[in-house]
Amino acid sequence: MEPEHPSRRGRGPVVDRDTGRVDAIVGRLRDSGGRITVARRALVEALVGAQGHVTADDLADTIHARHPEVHRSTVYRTLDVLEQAGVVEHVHLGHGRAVYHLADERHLHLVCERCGVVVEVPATSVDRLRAELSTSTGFVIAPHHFGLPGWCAACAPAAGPPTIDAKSRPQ
Amino acid sequence: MEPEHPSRRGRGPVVDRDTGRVDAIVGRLRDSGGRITVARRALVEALVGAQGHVTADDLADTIHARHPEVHRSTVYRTLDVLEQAGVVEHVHLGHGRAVYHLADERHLHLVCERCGVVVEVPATSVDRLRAELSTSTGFVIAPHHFGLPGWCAACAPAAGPPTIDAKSRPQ
DNA sequence: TTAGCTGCAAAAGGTTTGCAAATTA
DNA sequence: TAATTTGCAAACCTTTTGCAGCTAA
Repeated sequence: MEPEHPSRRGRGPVVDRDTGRVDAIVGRLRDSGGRITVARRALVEALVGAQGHVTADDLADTIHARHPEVHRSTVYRTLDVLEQAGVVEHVHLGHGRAVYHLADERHLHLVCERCGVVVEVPATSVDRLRAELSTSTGFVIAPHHFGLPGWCAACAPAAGPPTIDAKSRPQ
Repeated sequence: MEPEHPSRRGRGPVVDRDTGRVDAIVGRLRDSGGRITVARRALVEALVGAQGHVTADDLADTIHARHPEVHRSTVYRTLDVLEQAGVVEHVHLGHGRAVYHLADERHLHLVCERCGVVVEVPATSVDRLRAELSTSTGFVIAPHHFGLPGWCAACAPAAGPPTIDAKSRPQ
């Protein structure tokens, strides 16, 4: 699994910290008037335990390992609730696939249209572009909500002119 | 800059020029080995006559006015052919809706997540960001393929923290 | 003639919804 | 108890696909 992060060295098992995060999120949910159910706690645990981008289906699969009765629709509804509460965000990586992550892990997603790899960059990368567009048009972009398509370092040389559609992917 | 900005489309008598554009595109289709059918010519006419962003369904509706037998699937298939030929491009404006436009009108689409308005800006707006990301990560973004979400000048003041989901849009 | 297109019907894929029953506070 | 959540099934929406018949070149 994940190598132990330096800043965490000697601070005990990961599970403890995760439990704290789960409790914090569950607490926010309760404070906002929501009820805490088995399905909701399981979803929060799955979210906290997830590495990087997970689809609603990924989360449902994780939950099903211990709670087979939890339905996909409940996952979607609870993700929606968590999003309203500001705990979770979703990102559309392209052509229908949406992924979810905790709101405190915001970043931009560069999605290769050729090989599908996702590269994360700091959300601050677009600060200047945002300022320019805001000045010129009044529009304030918030591109964390969708992946930015393009070509990764490996695919860019072979990609040719920028008109390639994701449909014509992996030869 | 171009002498004739796309935003002037539809102002004044443009039928003659449109016929020329239709013929040019049909010619490219023929030259690339494709056959010219009633459905294909009708689609090209609908595309050339369209104002701004049109969905496949919009195009099908336009075509149906004169050619009710043309099926949606044919529209999709022909759009695909035209895209392969470099004549057409599609853009995902968000949450499933894709819009099509002629490839010679490339621009970026800023999509307001609150009111849905689409603001067009020159594709060159992201040149600097592209260069920066290319240097730092090797990734070359091509964001014309997806809309850039955010808030328009009218909605930005009321939008609050950037966690609003397009689902909560008033439409 | 014959490869390429088309219409139709049906499927696909991800997400949403109506409802009665179960559960939380 | 009373209101919120849930599981299930079915609907939704846009897009894709299999196939047999049609048609442009």
